[in-house]
Amino acid sequence: MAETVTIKTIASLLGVSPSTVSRALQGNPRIGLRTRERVSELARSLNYVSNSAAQVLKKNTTFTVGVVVPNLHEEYFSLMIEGIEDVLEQNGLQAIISQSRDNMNREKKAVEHFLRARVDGLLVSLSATTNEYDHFQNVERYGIPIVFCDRTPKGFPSFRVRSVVETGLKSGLEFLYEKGIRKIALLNGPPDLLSADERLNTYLRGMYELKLETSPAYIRTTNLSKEDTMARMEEILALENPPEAVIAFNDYVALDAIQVAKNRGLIPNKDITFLSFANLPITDYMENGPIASVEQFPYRIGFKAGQLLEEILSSGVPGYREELVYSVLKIRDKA
Amino acid sequence: MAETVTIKTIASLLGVSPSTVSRALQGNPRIGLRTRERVSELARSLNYVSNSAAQVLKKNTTFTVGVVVPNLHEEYFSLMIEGIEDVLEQNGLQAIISQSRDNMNREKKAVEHFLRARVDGLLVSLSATTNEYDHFQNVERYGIPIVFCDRTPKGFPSFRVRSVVETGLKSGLEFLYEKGIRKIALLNGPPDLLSADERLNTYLRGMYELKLETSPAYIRTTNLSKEDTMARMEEILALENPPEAVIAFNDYVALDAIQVAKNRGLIPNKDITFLSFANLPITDYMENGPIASVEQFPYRIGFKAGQLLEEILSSGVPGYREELVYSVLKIRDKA
DNA sequence: CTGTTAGCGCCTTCAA
DNA sequence: TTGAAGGCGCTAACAG
Repeated sequence: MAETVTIKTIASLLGVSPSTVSRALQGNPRIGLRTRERVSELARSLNYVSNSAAQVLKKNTTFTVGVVVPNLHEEYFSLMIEGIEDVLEQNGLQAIISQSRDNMNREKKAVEHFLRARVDGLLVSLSATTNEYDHFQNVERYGIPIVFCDRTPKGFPSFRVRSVVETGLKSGLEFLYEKGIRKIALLNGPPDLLSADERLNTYLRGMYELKLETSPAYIRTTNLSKEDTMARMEEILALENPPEAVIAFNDYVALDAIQVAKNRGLIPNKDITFLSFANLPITDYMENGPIASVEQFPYRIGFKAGQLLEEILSSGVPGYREELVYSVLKIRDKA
Repeated sequence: MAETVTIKTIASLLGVSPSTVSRALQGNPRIGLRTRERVSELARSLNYVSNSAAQVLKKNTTFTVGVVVPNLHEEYFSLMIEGIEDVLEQNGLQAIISQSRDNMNREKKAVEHFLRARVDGLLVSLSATTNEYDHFQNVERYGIPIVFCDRTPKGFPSFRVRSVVETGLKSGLEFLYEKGIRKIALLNGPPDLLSADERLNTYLRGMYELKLETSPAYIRTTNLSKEDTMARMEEILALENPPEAVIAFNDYVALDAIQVAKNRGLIPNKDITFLSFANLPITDYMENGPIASVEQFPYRIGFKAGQLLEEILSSGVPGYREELVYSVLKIRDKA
């Protein structure tokens, strides 16, 4: 490697002081135009790149935001990330991303890394196995604000941007009802997730309002792994009184559940109807995707979360705030 | 925010010197056991987290590796990232991820950010629009090694881990041939990508060896956007002498192309056969996915790239090295 | 318009 | 076994 070039290098080469170089590089008008030009010229020709560690140490800010998501392969989260990136970029902030792979320990490691790196803020979508929040408390103690996106913590006061499932899911239940469907099961996500709670509560309330019966046997939870989802779906289909429709926690769960139905010789959305959450682009490619999905607008969630963080960083927000993104039912045209 | 706690805070609280605290925190055995315990206890109770900027400045190493991929929504790249993370983790390195969204300028920004942050190394999968490499040269000048993964640069000497397309694609051509298919088109990716070159060359050579004719009209390139892919596919189908099979650049291109065929009333893999690259898990959910895919083992590519980087960092590798991951044809059982 | 100085938080020789 | 001192690269008063 070429020996590292610092402002000192440039300074001595030009016979000026390091501070002059520093100022020139920042375009400080107090420095003579001629000097500024000479400095930036030399800097470029030496391929000088400032060492952010030094700047961070000095200025106590990184213009960097850490993003922790459960995984990167779900389109839901990559859309969320794009929303985040787009706002942050507008505000001169860099997003750096880490995935917890739905594992609390990885999440902790990622968060700690970002804390050590003293990011200006954190955007977090919780892992499915997270049941402690100490690692986040710690971050806030250091004055680093956190905004939770979509996968928000239970009973831990915080900034958050959530999807409201009620709107879309109610429409979904009504939609099924109008199709003459009465027996509706819920293949839910892990109880640790707030979003699973919401689905469950809305489902129960909705069923009640439609005067439909349900039973514990109709309510199952998967840990979101393909195997577990398939096992739970097998159980549902094995019931002596199987449901006519299944509401799946999200599109991935739906796809796995649908596969189970198909393996059993059932025709999806005919013998058994599927409704799901997320409405991801990939489902467009599915021949037998869910008949309808509750669109949650992940891009918008990310965008709003980024905006909120930006506001916190620039103007400060007194107390915690929650923002909501309302879901909407999307019926596939093939229905 | 609570005022920042540093080793000084701890030191004065304990009536020892900062250097003692520093050493104690590192578990330096030269410090008395009792002191070490008191220090780490207080550190924990104060939620002390070291400021990596200071450490970086001092030690000139970050134990962090930057990863830049074209996008996060393709399963291909998220699998690659998992491979990368798994090796790095084993070696005490943190991966931080950035996506270029197939845009060279974003790629440059990400790379520059990582350079400023003085990551220990960089793992890069090029954006589809990258046609200059200055930003990478610059990184290397700073002694930061780069390993390119899969999407590797053309005519820019570098460390790289590549997928070898020949093996799988040849089998693919033979597979089609044995099915009696003679007219085979190639719906390729952007010419800037080395992998597009390889597909083209192998296709041409394979067709020649099988004594099959092809023509410029059978060879199209898409910029990988859905719109462009569909337009190119329309052109292919509009030919007076349309092909019996289409080899698509990757699974996503295949899915878009298949949609065009279906829109035209063609039955995929019957009226027109599709073969593709990647063999992504999501294609399992497709009713009408490609009949066969060239599996490229992205996880393995990421893993090997991580290993190579680790080797460069720890022992140093003289000159550049290229490692290959051989592709294999996977035929779907429904075929 | 530019230089001097001090210090951000941490580590590490050197000294005790 | 511990402390004092200097410095990593950069910035920002404070002087001129």
